[in-house]
Amino acid sequence: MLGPLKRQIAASLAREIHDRFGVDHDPVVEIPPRRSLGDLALPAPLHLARVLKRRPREIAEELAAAWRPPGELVAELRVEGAGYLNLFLDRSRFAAALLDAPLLPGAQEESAGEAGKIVVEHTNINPNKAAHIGHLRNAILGDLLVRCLRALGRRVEVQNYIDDTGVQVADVVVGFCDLEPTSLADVKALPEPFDYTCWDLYARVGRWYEEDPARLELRRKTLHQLERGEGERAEMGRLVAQRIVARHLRTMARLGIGYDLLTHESHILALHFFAVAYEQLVARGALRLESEGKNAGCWVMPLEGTEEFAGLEDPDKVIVRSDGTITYVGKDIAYQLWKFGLLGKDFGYRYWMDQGVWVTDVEGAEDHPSFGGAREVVNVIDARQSYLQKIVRAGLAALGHDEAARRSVHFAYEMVSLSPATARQLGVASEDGKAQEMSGRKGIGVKADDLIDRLEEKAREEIAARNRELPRAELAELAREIAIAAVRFFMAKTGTTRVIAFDLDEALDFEGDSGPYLQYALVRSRAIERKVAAAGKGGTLDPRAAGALPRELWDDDLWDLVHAAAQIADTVDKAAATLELSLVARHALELAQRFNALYHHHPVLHEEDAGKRHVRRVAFAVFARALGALADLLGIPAPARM
RNA sequence: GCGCCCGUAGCUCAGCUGGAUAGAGCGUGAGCCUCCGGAGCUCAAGGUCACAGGUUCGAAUCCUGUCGGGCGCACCA
Repeated sequence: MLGPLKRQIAASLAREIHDRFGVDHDPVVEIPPRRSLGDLALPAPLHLARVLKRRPREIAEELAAAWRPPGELVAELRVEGAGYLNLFLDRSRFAAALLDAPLLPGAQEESAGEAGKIVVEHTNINPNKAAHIGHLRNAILGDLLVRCLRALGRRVEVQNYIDDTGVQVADVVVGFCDLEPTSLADVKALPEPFDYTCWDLYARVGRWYEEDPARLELRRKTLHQLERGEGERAEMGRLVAQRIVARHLRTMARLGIGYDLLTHESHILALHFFAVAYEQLVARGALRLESEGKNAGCWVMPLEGTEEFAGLEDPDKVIVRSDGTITYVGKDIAYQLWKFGLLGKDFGYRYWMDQGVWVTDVEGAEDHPSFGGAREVVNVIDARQSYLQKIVRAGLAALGHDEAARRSVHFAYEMVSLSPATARQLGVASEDGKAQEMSGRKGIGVKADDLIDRLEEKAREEIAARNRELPRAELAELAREIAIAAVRFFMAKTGTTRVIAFDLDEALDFEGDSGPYLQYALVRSRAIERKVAAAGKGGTLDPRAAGALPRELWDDDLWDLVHAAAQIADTVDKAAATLELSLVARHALELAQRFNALYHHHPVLHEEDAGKRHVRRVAFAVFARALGALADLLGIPAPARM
């Protein structure tokens, strides 16, 4: 809502500046720090001062005298501070427009397809153990991005990559085949939670290797069978991966996170995706067979000489190992090519009925949606893999796909470690007050389902403490909604470049900047409107009537709330463009804080003056729309009561 | 050695492409429920924005360097 207005104003001022001073200047439109200074600020005179060699204030005065801002929403223009041109909006008209105007472009965007499809890959948990809170950060950020892009009108396909032929699965297979021999049928019959069972087994296998490194031979043997897809170990691998993936999907579904397609590494191998990429890479001279040195017998991608890879100790990256197997990067280059529709090969697809999701297969169904063929690809992967993602891009570029390389985005975020206190609670010795890194291999970490369970339990306690008596099913549902809000907001509120030292007590806190705080503000505002309606003082808010309300009725704090609500499209746009998704969470928090700070002073039900009541209802309605929209993006449910 | 990220209140973090008086939450101290829901609100205390230079009318923000801390630079992913 504010966005188009800002653009319109900037364009108009640019024309005025051009006509008056003969200078091309693209004016910035800012939000002043205090509303008393104005609703929009144009620092153009400050920027022009240098070029024109005049005082900013003087330029501002001249422009203010001559320029007339466009549209009906600007009520006043003033010169402020060092030379700002500040605009004041018509509060009633502006607020009235926000009662029914689309807050985000998504719904109205008819031409969504024209910008092309974006493939977003996230979650990507190795299917050999339970998901932990590190994986949660990935999935929550990925899902938030997907929701933002869709709200902005983009067409998005969500993929979750399943590495079902990697070392991690191999280790659990070794656990079931060698360390603690268990038949296929018995593994199939193991009770849930199967992912918890494997979590422990995986850690035991790690220790078992350490006792006798010769046992690593079993891993190699298993890995080979997994890659070939034949033999008892491959069968075991398929079973483990399938059962674990089912658990991961369930965990994510608890949080409202879903996928369009599960891509399996085993199918990339079985369909020889890499062979196609390999031929192209060799033909282009991007791969070289080493005959001597430490990489003898390997096909490597030379990275020397490129600016991006300057200063590397080893300027070559192994793509095909000397035993003929393919490294992760090699497979990923082929996969990335497929995502862009540049491989010239496709998967088979099968609908996994039990989970309600499409999965790749070797042959698959006749009828299936079209997957891949994206214009842009976003891979949500933690920052530690930046180097590998750079190599994938370099691979695309080496094949001449510069455009695709440019449109390959690595959405990097920092990892989640454990706070000293939480590490201690898990029985892990933290080193002199420093955060403790999680380790699937060592079985150190907070499992995602454990966290959600704890949050639901805490929510039930909080509800009980408020003496709310609810039927059992409603209680469970409400606790679930509160838990989702807590965990999703917790992961979304921190900037992506920051390592999260996960602290359980902090995550379990429902006060302050938390998901439940947002929910509560939303619930309260809706309760007010409900009670007003029940008292017969409600009725549909008419934008025309609201637009004609006298200016004096708008107290500054009410107006601030509306002003902040009007910025959500700009915030979401910026969040998606910069991949700093915490902006969405922060904005939701800001709105909730503003509302909480003022609603005491602005009663609706008990207000005698009809005009005041009307203005407050308008402001609160705009607020509820905006916070509701942000909560949707954040995946935070809005309970009717709590 | 090279690369990326971080350093802002006791703690956890915001601070948008340089701009107006550096802000929240937690914690601490003091208050606020005859009044639409207290998962809330108000007030107070708390800051050499790691350090040093530089650019600029103006720097927490941009540049260079230094010092701390984290993470990468595998025939693991």
